[in-house]
Amino acid sequence: MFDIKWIRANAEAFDVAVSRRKGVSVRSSDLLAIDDRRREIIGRLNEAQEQRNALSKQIGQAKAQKDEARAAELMSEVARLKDFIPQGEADERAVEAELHAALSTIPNLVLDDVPVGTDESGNVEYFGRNGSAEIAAKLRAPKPSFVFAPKEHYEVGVAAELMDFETAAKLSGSRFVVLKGQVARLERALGQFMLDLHTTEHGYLEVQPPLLVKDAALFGTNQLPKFEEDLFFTPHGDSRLALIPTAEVPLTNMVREAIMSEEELPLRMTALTPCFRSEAGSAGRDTRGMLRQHQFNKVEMVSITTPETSLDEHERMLDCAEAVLRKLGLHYRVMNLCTGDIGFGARRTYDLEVWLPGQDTYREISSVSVCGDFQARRMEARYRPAGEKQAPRYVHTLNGSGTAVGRCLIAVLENYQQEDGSVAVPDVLQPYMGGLTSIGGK
RNA sequence: GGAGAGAUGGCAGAGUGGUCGAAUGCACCGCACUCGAAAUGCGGCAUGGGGGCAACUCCAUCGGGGGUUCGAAUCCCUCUCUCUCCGCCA
Repeated sequence: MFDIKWIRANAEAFDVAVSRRKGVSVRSSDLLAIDDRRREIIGRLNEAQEQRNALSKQIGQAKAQKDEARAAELMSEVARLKDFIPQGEADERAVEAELHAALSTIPNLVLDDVPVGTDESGNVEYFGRNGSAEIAAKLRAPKPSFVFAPKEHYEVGVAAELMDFETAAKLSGSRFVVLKGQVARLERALGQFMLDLHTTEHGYLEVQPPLLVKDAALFGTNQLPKFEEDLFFTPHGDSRLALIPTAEVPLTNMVREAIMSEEELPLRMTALTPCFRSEAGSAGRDTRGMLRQHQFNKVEMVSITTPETSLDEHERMLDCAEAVLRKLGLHYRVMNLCTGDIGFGARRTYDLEVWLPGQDTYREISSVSVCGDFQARRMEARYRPAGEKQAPRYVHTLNGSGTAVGRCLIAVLENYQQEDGSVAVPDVLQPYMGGLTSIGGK
């Protein structure tokens, strides 16, 4: 969310930057007009309140001196403010709400190095700050080659047997899956492996957050007010709770309305949770297999940083996500999302796209975003700079998947599939699989 | 689910209709004293917003919202959360 004072001071820059975003038509002049009205209302209200306060104080003094006549006189004087002040307060509330609503629906400004584009075809491959295609090729697993035609994940022998969409449909409808046996265990192994990696090697604090959250939390991480239709809600008393669409929501909102000390930053948290998405806008897309589900597990990373360190943290978090795929020996690429594809709250987003030989394409498996102070403003999340007394400043927030477990399972099944329908277990997962080197097959 | 108690500044904790944005203590910062430190003394120390070049000034905020009143931390209503007891329960 934007600071109206910043927009006032940088009106032109705001208009230019916001116009880079697809489908955003808001202009600074519209917002500043609301703010002008707001200031005028506040000015008049403050004046009236000042008069009332001064007179009330005099009434108190008169009463203390038992001068009832004087007190009565003052009371009649203040009476003429009786109508104006409540009205002014109501006007102020209304115009504040109007401004807040207008600001709530404006997406974040993107950084200068975000490519301009209208859709995902405008995304640009990214090799790191000092990276190159050559260096990346050395670090990452190569595309696997097959002597047979690789199958899609749900066709791979062991998965065809243990990935049960029919039963899931019976229970819950489409876009659900029942995993069984060694495939279920492999999914569990992946989640454990990722969580262990981030907590032991990357310095993230393991968190088990609530999976049901309030509207206020959803507002903080931008799901509300614009993306309500993507969520599942459950009634709760007179209100409702949402099933989290990502652990970004509870993890980031842990610092909501908090003032941290600078020493606590960066705060790095990770969680393995189920995620629930209605997929309202994707009817007909990816209907086969478990690529796009209403429910899936994901390991999420969230960092809370100072403004000075958030861009470095973005690169660091990207590397933490990449480490998962490197250790699993999965081939992937990194894309810098263009202005037409980037999410609402992000200043820049790197997507990790893993290679799926069965689909013969790259598919998103992780998304790593730096949001600047955009979410912090919505959450009122601040920190007090170290040293001399200083006013609190908004923190910066980052989030990234590390990675989507369900999609990672797909990637392992497709990349490690054998001609006989079995699947080799990647080295790093074998300790989590009781030492098994392969599942399925004869 | 039933009954009761509570929510005040970074923390602890006063304050039940007026001069209270809020005593006091702790913590923190500056100064003095000291070779230095401790102790002691003096001073400072909330957040948001409006106006002003600035010094400064005004408004709001004592869990959230609404109300009574000339005036609310204080009275009323309501919501949220916390604690205690009873019941139920993975």
